[in-house]
Amino acid sequence: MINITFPDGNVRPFEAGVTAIDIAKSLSEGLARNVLSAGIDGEVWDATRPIQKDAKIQLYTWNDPAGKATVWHSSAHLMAEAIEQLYPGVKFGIGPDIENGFYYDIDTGEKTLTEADLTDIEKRMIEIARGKQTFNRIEVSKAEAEKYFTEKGDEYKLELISELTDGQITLYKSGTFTDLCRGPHVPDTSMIKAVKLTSIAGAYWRGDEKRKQLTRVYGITFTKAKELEEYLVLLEEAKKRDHRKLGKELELFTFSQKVGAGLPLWLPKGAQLRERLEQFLKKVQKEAGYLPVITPHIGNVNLYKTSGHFDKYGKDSFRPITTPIEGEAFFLKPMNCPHHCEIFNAKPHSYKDLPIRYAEFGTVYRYEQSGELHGLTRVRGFTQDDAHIFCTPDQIKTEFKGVIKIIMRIFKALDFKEFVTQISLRDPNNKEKYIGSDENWEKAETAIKEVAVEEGLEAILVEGEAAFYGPKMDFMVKDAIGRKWQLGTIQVDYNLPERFDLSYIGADNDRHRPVMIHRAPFGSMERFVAVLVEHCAGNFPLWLSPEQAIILPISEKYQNYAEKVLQFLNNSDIRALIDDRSEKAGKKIRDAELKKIPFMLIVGEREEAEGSISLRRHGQGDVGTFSLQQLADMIHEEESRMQQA
RNA sequence: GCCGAUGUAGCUCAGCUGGCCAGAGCAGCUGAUUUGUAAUCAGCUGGUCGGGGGUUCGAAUCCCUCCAUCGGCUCCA
Repeated sequence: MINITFPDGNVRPFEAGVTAIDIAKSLSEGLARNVLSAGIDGEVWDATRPIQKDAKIQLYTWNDPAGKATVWHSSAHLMAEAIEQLYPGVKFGIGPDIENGFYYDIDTGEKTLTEADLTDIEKRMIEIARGKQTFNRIEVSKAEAEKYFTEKGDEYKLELISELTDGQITLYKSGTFTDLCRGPHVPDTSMIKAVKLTSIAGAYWRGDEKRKQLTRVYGITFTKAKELEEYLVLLEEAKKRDHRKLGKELELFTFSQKVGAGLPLWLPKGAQLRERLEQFLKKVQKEAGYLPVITPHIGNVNLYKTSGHFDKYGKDSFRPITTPIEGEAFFLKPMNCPHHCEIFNAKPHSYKDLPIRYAEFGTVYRYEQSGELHGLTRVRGFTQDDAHIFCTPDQIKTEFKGVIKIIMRIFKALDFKEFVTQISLRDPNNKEKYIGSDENWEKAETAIKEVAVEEGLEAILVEGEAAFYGPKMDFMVKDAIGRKWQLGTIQVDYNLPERFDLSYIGADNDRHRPVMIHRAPFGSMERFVAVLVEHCAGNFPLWLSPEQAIILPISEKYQNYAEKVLQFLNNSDIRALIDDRSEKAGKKIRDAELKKIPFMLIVGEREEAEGSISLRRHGQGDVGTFSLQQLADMIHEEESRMQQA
């Protein structure tokens, strides 16, 4: 007999060789039907794998991430089996589960898979799944594994095997398909009820662009048909929120082939929105002691040689601009910090001056590979809400707190309710790849960790994720439909002060090296606006909305009154317009709803008589009649509520 | 940059097994209508069918090439 410990601490004896399914059955038949895999002493096992010794058990169902992963991993096998049956002779790379489903990298040889083939594969997968195939775990020696895949002629699997340790190799056989695999898998394929192959793409073998490109097929599966439907609804919702689509519909920005790929053109409404964001941050930064600076869009190549960026990125940048006579080379600036370092260097500094905070909405240009461009989130010219804080090592902590305060204020003003903080630290086993003294790193990392605790941030610590020049703190927001976006960042930099030989005179009358902190609460205006659009689905907070109110006269007869209302609103600093087309109210309302204008003010005979408006709020419908003053107060109250600290 | 797909009016799309003058809806313009909480009616305007080259008597349609966009890969100071 062996002792099995349950998550609640209960211990019960079972026969040696018992499986997780057996154990689940002893609890309830229903549970047993839903068990997908099991955690055995912290390792994920097949629910059908015999347990030979005392162990802690955890049963995974669809509600556990590990359970889903088991289903998706099994689905990758299922898909491979289907593909192998349909297109014999294909070879397989790797086929893991991912955050939302799974993929398999396949060398399809002569055959080119296209989207049209996906339906056939899906059908075959469902057929196989219904066959209730089991996944049989086979422990093999390295030689046996090599023999199998040599005979099969799958060089990819052989390459994977060559890196494995003999004695730890397992194969899984399900139906006609045998795969090199660590497992675990679901008890049988009938648990996979719904299949959707989502896309097909090229992917380099082992992520190496010098190696062969395989065909990657992405898919997702579910244990209930209804879950697939829900998933498809979510995909639809994401499509509706796509900032590229909404950006066009709401006339925020556009691109022109003539201007160039990845170079966004901000349309009047988008520019207004962006300006409002900038003004908001400028105001907040002014209060926080930032000093605005302005630097040019190009810089001499020597600037980037000093900063080190030339060596690292020079080859992958836009080609330099040269002067006609002297032949001097200038680069479009890919970042603002080198310029800011030179501003710091423009005069000597005392420790009493620090911290110094230079802020600039600086437009930078980076050559992104053509396949990388994506709406406003990945562009070749963008504006960072950049600032560089020059301070002493002892001031890092306070400065971080100051920046966090700004970031929190922004999140609040834009209704980002959920976010996580990530602190990226250096790899403790590889300290030599980082610049800066051990003592300084220790100091900065400790300071950042303490700040997170003191500010009550839920921070994830990730070792080895720091840049070579310093540790950093990043903020990841969750948008309205649960997607994660990386936004604000705060980074400590020991490198640039060194390279630019920055210094200040300390109380001891000696020269000291300041620390530099890069920070951008929005990141870039382009990316931030994109995320904001997707988060609020184009329904911007009132204070940002390019058009806050639209006046809808019932007929031409009320045009004069509509203009009086407009004047009142303009005088009250409210952005409004009149829809004076000779359309029916229903049509005007429909169009205003589609344009996502927050307040619709309907004016007709009654309103004119009593000097009021009939208010309809976007997405809510009729909310009643208000006086003009009441309306203005309502709008102002809502605007300022979100922007407050 | 790589793999695959796509590119027709301002927008969304049809036509694309080569052959009447390239179509529709919305938007725009003109006129009628004077309207009460998500689409009033009629008429009109608008397109080098992404650019270039080729095959053909004839190309939006077939081929080549370049560009852009989309889904991924690689990259991201």
